[in-house]
Amino acid sequence: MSGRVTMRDLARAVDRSPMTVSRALRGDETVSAKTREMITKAAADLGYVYDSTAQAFRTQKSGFVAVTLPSINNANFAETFRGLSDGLENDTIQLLLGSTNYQVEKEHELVLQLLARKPQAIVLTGGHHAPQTRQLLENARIPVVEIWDLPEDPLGHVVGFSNADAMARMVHHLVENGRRKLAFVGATLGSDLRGSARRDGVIAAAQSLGLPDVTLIDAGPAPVSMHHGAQAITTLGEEILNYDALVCVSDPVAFGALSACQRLGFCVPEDIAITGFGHFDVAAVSSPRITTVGVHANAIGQRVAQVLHDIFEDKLEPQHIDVGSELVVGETS
Amino acid sequence: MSGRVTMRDLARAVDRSPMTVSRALRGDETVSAKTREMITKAAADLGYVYDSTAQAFRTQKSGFVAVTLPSINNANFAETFRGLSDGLENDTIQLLLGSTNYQVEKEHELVLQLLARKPQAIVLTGGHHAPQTRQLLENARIPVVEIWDLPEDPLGHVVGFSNADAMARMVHHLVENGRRKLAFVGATLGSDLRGSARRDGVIAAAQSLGLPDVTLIDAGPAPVSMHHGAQAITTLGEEILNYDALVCVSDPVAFGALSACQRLGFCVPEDIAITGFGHFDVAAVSSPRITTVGVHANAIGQRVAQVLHDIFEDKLEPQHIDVGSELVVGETS
DNA sequence: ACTCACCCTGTTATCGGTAACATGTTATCG
DNA sequence: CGATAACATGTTACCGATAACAGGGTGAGT
Repeated sequence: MSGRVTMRDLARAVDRSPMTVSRALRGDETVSAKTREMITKAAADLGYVYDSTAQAFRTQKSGFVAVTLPSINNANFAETFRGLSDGLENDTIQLLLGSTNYQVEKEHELVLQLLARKPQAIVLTGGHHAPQTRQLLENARIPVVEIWDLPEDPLGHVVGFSNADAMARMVHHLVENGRRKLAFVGATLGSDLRGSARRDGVIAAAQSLGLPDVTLIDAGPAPVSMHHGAQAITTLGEEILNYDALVCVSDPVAFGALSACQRLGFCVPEDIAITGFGHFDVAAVSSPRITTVGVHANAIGQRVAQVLHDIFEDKLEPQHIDVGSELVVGETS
Repeated sequence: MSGRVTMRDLARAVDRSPMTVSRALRGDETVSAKTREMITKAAADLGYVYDSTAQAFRTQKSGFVAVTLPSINNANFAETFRGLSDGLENDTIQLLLGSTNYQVEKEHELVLQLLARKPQAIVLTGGHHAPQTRQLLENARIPVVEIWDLPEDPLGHVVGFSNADAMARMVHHLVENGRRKLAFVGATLGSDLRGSARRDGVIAAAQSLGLPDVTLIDAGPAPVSMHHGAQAITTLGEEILNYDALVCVSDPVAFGALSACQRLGFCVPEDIAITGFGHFDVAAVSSPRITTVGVHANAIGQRVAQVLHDIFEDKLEPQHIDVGSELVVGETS
């Protein structure tokens, strides 16, 4: 015997056909108890290892679910992944993870690569995709779930929340606390589409409340880190005091901004308010605590797991789930 | 057009055989440039998606590399994953990721699950494994790479650094700056093995320098977060001033501790020094900046990618790579 | 013109399971 | 007792890509 042990070998050993072996190993009830026992024993004796690759090929069911994240180095996305992962634990599903680094072109390549593994569903973070990517996903004919956004023209299922609404609430909160001159600190225009939704939300809210135009502070290309936030504020220096609130695209940026303000000797929130987004640990632990938006990252993952579970049982109508978000008032506003 | 597009369809479209299409798509030089171009175009036009499952089946190579991380919600591990991912980009390798949540039992299950996919290699974060897990890995007869540690009895290749050495350097640094009464802030005993290596490193270094016994402050079960660090210090309150340095198991814990000290009105580093581990963003951005250990997380990933690359070309001897680490002095010591 | 080499492409068989359909054998019942 | 159902197993034909081997065509060298 040179090669590996296959079902054919087991079949020979117990004098049955490969088909019967296949059935036995998958727990098919129609195989007699005696035969099944013999086969189980033979498998152990011969050191047989089931070939799930062959199964995946033949049945055209990979047992994979593909997931794209803008970045895995982000506590919120990681948390969503974890929720999803935990939620699918007993579905014999393996998650295939890829990150797009916030680039649409990269997303296309990634989706192509992931689809090659014939996933049974694909979960995309974000609701903006290149036209060719949309085409690709439609051709693939597998369930698509878009998360962390509420896209206007969804490809399938959606589990997310409105970034714009969350920001509107934030602006209202700031106005209620006497702030009027807002600056938005975020990524360079066009480099972060979810960030854009937040920015547009701030601008729209400010307009509807009759505030002065919102100034945009460019902290660099996405993903914007703590460093970027700190850098942007440090560079502006005293100019920052032209505003009475810095609305940041995320908590890390807000923390960077807060830290920079402290180094510059400005008092937060007395001289200027600072707000973040995402309810990251750093926002709750920093001193002062940062006012932010809580986003239920883990819940998104869990809801997606539920949706997928339902899909695999019996196909259901496209779901459109809004998990919401909530203002978390800290000490910086 | 009923089913999905296969190589046969492309072959028909460009009037060539499936074999030629196969060669072209894999970049075989023997295919004429003109033919290759036609095929590429046809693939795009028809929306062809390569079937890696079929490839994996036919070639008996899964194209997978399995990776276990204690947690993906950790900037350093995420960074290692990214380095690995980037480094393997043009090897047509897909990474299979799983997280152990710092639990040995969970690691066993995870490894079992991952091995079922017949990965061509497996990368394990950490050098401590259950005996049965070791057995499993040996039986699998695939290359194993252990990372983020320098295990005494490695299963195969190693790409890591010495946690104990790094801590020894940290203790020396503290002593040089006049500190003697150290407390170590980390996870509950036994719940974090890499953390233990750090703790033991601190204790050993303190002993060899003739310092008083190091007090252990339990911040809770792994993974210990910023919250845990802050909580532990807040609980102790004034007692903290019995020590002149808090050596924390990680930067997030250190940041939590720093923040708690600030709230308690203690001055860092005047009243007490605080050090972290991992060179996370928060350590560099916080005010004051936290003294920490830089760990080359991304480099670990890249080196692993190189090792794997070499393994796939021509099997090589077990590699034992120490990527080192370095003291990063901030403003908290 | 003939041979040889090189370039490009085609043919065949197969990787290891399994869906769908077919068949033989043993209970069950009027 | 013959008919029919229930059960246990077998046959056939693939899933889609590719290794191995097999050409046909063109140009260079003699």
